[in-house]
Amino acid sequence: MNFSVSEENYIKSIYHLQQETGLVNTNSLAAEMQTKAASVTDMLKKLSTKKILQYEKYKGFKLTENGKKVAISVVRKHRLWEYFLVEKLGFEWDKVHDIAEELEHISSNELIERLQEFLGNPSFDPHGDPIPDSNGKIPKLLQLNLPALPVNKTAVVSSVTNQSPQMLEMLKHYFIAIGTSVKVVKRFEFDGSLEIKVSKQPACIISELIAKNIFVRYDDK
Amino acid sequence: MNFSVSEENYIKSIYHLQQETGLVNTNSLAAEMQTKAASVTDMLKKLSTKKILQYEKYKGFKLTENGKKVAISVVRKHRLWEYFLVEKLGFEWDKVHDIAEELEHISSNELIERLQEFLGNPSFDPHGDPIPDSNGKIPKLLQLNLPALPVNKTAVVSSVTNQSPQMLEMLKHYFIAIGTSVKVVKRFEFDGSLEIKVSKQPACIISELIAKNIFVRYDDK
DNA sequence: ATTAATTTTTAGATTTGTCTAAATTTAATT
DNA sequence: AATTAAATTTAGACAAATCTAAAAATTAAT
Repeated sequence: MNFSVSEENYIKSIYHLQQETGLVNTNSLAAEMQTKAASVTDMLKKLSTKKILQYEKYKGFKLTENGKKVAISVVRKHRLWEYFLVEKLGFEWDKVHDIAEELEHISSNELIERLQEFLGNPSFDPHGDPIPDSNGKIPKLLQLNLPALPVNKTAVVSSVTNQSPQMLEMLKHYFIAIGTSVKVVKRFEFDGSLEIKVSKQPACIISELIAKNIFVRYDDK
Repeated sequence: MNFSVSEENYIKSIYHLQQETGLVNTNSLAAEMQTKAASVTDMLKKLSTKKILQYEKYKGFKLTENGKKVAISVVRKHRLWEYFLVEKLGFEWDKVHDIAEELEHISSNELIERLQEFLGNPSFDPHGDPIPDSNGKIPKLLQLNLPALPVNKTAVVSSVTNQSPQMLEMLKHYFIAIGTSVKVVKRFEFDGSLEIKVSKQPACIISELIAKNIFVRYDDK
């Protein structure tokens, strides 16, 4: 079955929301999609007759198994395109979202299979999010909070919780960005601060507060 | 100014038609776009108020200078994506058109500039058609119609005018593709057919109709 | 130069996705 | 339990892009 750009966007947003809340309600979907509750209700009816949604009036809704498949395929396309934009075209990882929002609706399956192959079958996108495979299987994200990383094990920064300008300014100062390699050299009991080594930089010390906001991907082996 | 997918498709089709005929008329555009004349008229009015078209009721129409710029930018995107699909993703050159029809409407300018750079600033797409640069300048195509190629001079197939499935089927049968080397062995006065030699194939005879649809790049020296 | 044929445009309807404003249902509070 | 508040749905309207059928303009042909 084929879906319009608008339908795909609704399906994707419902998927993200239900990851956190189980059942999704009209207003939160309207907020997520920057539209009005009435528009959401209209679309819910449509997706419901298309067997994408389990939907009971006034009671909330969630995707059917089939709806989930559609959502995952859109997420897969989004993340593969983000990977392409960063790794092949040299975009900054924080500039690619809007372009990927458009590219994710290109319909050809063969295109996306070949793109995946061309990119070397990556498992994670530049934001550290897992890329579903062509069967919809989603790689397990082995994310650790930086303070939990064993000493002297190299890991890759995968996400940053607090993205305030103040935080980003500090990260820039330490040369920490998504995708950079880090290892913990020493943990100070006194205040929980960490001496870390960022690739191509001299060792430095960061506060526990900063460390707690940094998540890393760590390939245990 | 921003244009919808539908508007961009009309603009592009008008551009291609006016290359051949100067002024374009409603029915031929309707045929080209596989739609109805009434729908064309509706869109003509819209493009006219947007200053894309010089349009006089019942008298035909053509793009304004501004309209041409929009058309060329869409053509540029289409051809760069085709190049990407063939050279980077390994698609056959005769399978990429429909996918490029979708990709050409992705709006980001930075995307297309980076894509061009990534592809090595190509001048011709896999069908041998010229790729406009970011200023809209179109590389001169030094091509000859196959019947005009001097006998026994080797040339490279650069484009094929008629790209119907029937035509492509025949070309495949003769092992003729964009980029293959050919030379004319003999020209038959009787019906204009040509005996040709395709690289790594035994000589064969093709009809004038086929030959007229094949263009070659011929390095005279 | 009329008439016939063709081309083009208009008028009105349809589909998709959206909206506002009002009505309805559910939840919260006194 | 009754009332108020919040969330959700309905009713009706609108814009974009398309269509069919009919009218108007142009071109061709007798």
